[in-house]
Amino acid sequence: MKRSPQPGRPVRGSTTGRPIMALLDLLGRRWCLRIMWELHRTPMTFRSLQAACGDISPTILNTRLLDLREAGIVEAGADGFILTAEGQRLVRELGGLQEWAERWARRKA
Amino acid sequence: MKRSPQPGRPVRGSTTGRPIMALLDLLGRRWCLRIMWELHRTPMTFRSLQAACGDISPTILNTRLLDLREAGIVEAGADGFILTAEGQRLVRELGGLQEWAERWARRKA
DNA sequence: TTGACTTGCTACATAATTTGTAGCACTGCA
DNA sequence: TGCAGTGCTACAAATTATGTAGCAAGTCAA
Repeated sequence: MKRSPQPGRPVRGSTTGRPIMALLDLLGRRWCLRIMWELHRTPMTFRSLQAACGDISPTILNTRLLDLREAGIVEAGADGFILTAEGQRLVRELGGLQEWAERWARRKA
Repeated sequence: MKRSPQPGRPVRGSTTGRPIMALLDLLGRRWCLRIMWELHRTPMTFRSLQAACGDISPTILNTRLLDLREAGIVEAGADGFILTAEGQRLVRELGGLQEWAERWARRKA
């Protein structure tokens, strides 16, 4: 089983170990952003998260949750999976995406 | 050849056509974030971009560039590929990732 | 204590995506 | 004419994701 990207280690497309490269590698994995996005309001169980992502396969949901947990972005709480404090900070950084996407839609319309 | 995600169309994991879902799908494709990141300073030719991404294969670089161009994030200029005005705005939204990644590295250290 | 639930998660075959290598067609320049 | 650089394509191999079935553990009621 291949390890998830970590700062200080070489990642796909970069041998320098620069933290931003590890993060871009992690976030660029399929479902990673979406899972974080779905968790940014409320804790969700494995199965509700699966449903929220349009019945994503449990295999990939599990591997992405492992990636996100190893990165300290998600953790398992009493009521299901939640964002850690750092995870919440990260999602907050992504907050502007919503607005950008709305403008994108208007541009295409 | 499959089309790249667009607001207003169903995308992977969401049939609603909500713009943010299309964006999360797009950004979650491999190399997408990295390519935008490499372009945020200066225009780059196909080959220099390829080198900057650690000799990414031209096949995937081309398909990602097509995705990004169709989304109006990247365009081909005289000196190579550049971010559009909207593309620059999007990368600016991602600016905080750098700082987050640095903190991640410190946490792991 | 049995049975009906829900939980997180795994097995495994199939499909889709990504990778790596070679090289083509075009442009400008000498 | 020849060379060097450009964007890009073909195609087989490797990696990753998908879909379906179902397991083991926990909870709660009867």
